[in-house]
Amino acid sequence: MNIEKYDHKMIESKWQRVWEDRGVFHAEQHSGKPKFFALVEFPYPSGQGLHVGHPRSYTALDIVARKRRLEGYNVLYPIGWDAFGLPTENFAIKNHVHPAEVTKKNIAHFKSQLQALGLSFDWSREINTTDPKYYKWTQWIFLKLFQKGLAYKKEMAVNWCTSCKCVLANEEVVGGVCERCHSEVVRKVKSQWMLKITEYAERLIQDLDLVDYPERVKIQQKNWIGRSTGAEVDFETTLGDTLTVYTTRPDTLFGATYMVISPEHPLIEKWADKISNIDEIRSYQYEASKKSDFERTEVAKDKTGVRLDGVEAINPVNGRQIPIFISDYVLVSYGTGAIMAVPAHDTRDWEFAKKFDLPIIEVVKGGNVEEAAFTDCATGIMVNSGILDGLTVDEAKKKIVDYLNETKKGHTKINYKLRDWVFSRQRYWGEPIPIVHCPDCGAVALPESELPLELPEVESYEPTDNGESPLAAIESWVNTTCPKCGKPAKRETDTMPQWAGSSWYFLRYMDPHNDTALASREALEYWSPVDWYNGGMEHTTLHLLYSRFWHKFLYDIGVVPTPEPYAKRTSHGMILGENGEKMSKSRGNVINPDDIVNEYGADTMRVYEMFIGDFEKAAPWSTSGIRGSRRFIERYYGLASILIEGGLRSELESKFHKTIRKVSEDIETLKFNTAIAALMSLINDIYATKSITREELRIFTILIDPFAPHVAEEVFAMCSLGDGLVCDQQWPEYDENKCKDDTVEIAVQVNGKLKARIKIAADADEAAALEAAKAEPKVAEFTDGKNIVKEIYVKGKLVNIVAK
RNA sequence: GCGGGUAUGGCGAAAUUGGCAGACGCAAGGGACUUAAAAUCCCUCGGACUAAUACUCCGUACCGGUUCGAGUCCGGUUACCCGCACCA
Repeated sequence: MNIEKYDHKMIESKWQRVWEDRGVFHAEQHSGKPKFFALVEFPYPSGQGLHVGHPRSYTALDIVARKRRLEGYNVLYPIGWDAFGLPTENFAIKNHVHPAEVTKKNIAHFKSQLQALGLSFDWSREINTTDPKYYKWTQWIFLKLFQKGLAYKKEMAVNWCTSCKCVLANEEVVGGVCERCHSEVVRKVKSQWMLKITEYAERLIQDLDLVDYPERVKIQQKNWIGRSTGAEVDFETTLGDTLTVYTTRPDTLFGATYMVISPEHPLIEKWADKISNIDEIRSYQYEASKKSDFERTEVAKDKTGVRLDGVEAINPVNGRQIPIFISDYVLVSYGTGAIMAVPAHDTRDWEFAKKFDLPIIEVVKGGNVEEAAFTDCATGIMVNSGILDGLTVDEAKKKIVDYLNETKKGHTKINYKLRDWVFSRQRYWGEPIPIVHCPDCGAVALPESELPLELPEVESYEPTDNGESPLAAIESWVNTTCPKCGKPAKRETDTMPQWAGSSWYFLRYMDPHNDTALASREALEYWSPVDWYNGGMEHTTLHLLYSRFWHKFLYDIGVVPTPEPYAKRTSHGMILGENGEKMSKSRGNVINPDDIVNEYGADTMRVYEMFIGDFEKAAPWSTSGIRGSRRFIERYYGLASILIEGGLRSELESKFHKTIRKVSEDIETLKFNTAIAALMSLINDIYATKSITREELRIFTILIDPFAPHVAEEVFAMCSLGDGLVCDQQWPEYDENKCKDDTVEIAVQVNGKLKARIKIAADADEAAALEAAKAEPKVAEFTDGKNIVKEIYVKGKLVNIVAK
């Protein structure tokens, strides 16, 4: 059959239009079919447009979604826009346009880029976090959190980005600098909205058992939550107040030779007039407060501190009086902000003790505590420890905790490194926090009927140096009345962080136009949970953790039907620049997906990104490599010109069945690269026969459809391979029995070294195989005159003859 | 420092989980077609020794071990990547 030259532009725009007109990718709201909810992280519509990294994730789940449809599932594969955020706001400030305008423009650009890739998104369910109809429900969830006491306002030291002029969550501070702009982060005391994610710490760990996530993601979340088991111990002081410390090594209590409290510890104020060197203490506190967290940790090598003169602590197990220091190596925000120092068995305490010449008492035998702290818990035996002497560390821990409990001097305690989530931002382009501050009633929730609380129009979006949101300048908006008592009151002027809208967005896809609930109960029951969620590793301790927290909360108040939002999570690797470095404007190695789609077509782009290497690992872009994918597409398209009538030919039968099996399995395990390799290998074999039958082309077309859907539709229509579209067909099945060949080539080894290859019947028994092997002259040459010690036959693989 | 990961041709990578190392693709070289080029098609393509696609030997970061047999398992070493980092 004569065919036109492959013209990707014509073919791709044609089929994109057909899909759109027929609405073939719209999920059915009610269906007798099994459901499948595939989810990719919705993009932030930045001014730069799509990055080549986006299609890697989107194409992967597009392949899964398309395969599921062919397998008869009712598939929901939605997309939307995580559109609140700083870059848009900064652009708006610089160019004097409204952030909503910028957002609209960016979304239009992103949308056209995504549509050009032929991704099978259900565009009828598109959502946008900056749409008041959407953020009404973000605010609604916040009110629920507030009503349950999980959102609270607190005066506290926060991470302050000096360039964004905004508070950051702990998760947004990376290596001491702002995750976004890499500027210095300092500590600032401010009143902030907080979310009690710590209340869910235990369940966020435990419920990882319920989900199918990569192990590295689970480990990273567990480490971030940082659960540790220890004890709180009360030390009386010579001034009468009790100083409580947290320790994971209560067994070393007899070895405590001094105490350290953080510079911010409240007892210092209480003791102020009894401490004789209070000026020295004050100046140390001042110095510490000036330092950012980063600086504090940078000087980790050199310990500093000041002893509190005029007060000592009393060790509850031996009555020994020991000095108390302040030092910034003890953090206010963890445990009780105070520690008992056991220099013999803790590296940090050891360094401090050496520097300040404090006694080091060995209580666990096994090391040389004059040389270094001995921290090994597994092998040591307790000494110098009264009732604990002779016990192992584990036994000692148990016994001392029992003792502390009995004597009411302490108790078991579990601590987490996880901190509550700093939830307010002093910026314009975010969801307004729906709270009113009343002089009489305090913080009062806006009634639900007043949601959404929309962002007011404002003249200037500039962040202010005094740390207030630009919203604070709009008096007409700020001044309101208290919903409770009706007296004059002021609105909260901080907005929510970008993570708010993305913490529940997948729920909205289930029922995106509902204006009486975030989604109907029916939709939530039908679609929950997300069956497969793919996204980046960088969100493991941010979005992924936050959204699990919100989901658990919504589960607790009866809104959602499952305790976990995502049944399965996978992660794609980054696409690097051609030079192997991360793509960035400053490195000049950015590839624009538009250029690739223009020059080679979406199908080539899709196949290339899936063929580039292990999906879960980083891979460098290769401009010449993409030509191989284009050739493959053209070779597939060219099959139409050698089409003959007929069914599956016997010489290709097992190859076809094996390929169906390989492609089917590889898509499920994210091995898109080997699935494509299998299709390439099959096409090579087909070309070797110089023809392809109608049935063979039909099967091949359905197999290639998830990867290269436009050209598949074109060939399907051009060659009249069936009714309707490719996406109306059924995924082909394979027969395990037909995957086998009658004869196989196996290796013949002598003493483990390859000497020959022989063709034998696939089901040949050992005797037959050995006979055939020994008939090989090469084999005879190496075994003649030797004793055959052992003979090994692995069916379908090899024969190994061991001769001495 | 702690936690996780990776290491295979000139390059991206495969290898049914202990069984023929390098599938598939890129790049390169040679040939066909062409006035020529591009495209396409065919052949070669880990290294050493070779006239040779005869032989033979070496080869999956490095050292050692288990095994008839190791890229794969075990012990140790090195390098690189990612995450966390004074969390008591």
